[in-house]
Amino acid sequence: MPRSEEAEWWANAVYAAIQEIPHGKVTSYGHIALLLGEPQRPRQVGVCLKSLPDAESGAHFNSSTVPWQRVINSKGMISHRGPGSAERQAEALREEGVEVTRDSMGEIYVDFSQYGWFPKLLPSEDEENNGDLFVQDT
DNA sequence: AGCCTGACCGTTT
DNA sequence: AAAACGGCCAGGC
Repeated sequence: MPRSEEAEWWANAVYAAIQEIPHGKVTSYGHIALLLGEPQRPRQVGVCLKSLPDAESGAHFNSSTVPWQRVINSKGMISHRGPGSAERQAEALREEGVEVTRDSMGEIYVDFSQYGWFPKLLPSEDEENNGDLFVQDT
């Protein structure tokens, strides 16, 4: 029993939410937290992904049943955790038709206005965001 | 037991 | 524009 019951519930909720991201789209850690009604916990979304079981583990939620590659940070960037990790994620996204780009610093980005999936975001009046918003759920 | 880190993020200097 | 700051909490040591 490695985990508390509460943590177990949260992890399963996170994995199930990530499965809702459509093929060929991406969203942010923060938005997954928001969808689960816990807007203060984007960090724990990352924690769950870190411990996502391998495909061979036989667990119900694993790296082949949960599209982990579709979750990136709120700046549209693939977060780097270990050597080569961001590159592997970029490759997985390319395989499903998502275009990724590199900036001058070598960071890998996805264009949210093209590939973003943010069903709960409402239209903003903010001048900065004026125009580039993401439509509500299907 | 405590201390530190971190697949994060909005707000406030 | 950029950095600091809280909030969050599982896991490693």
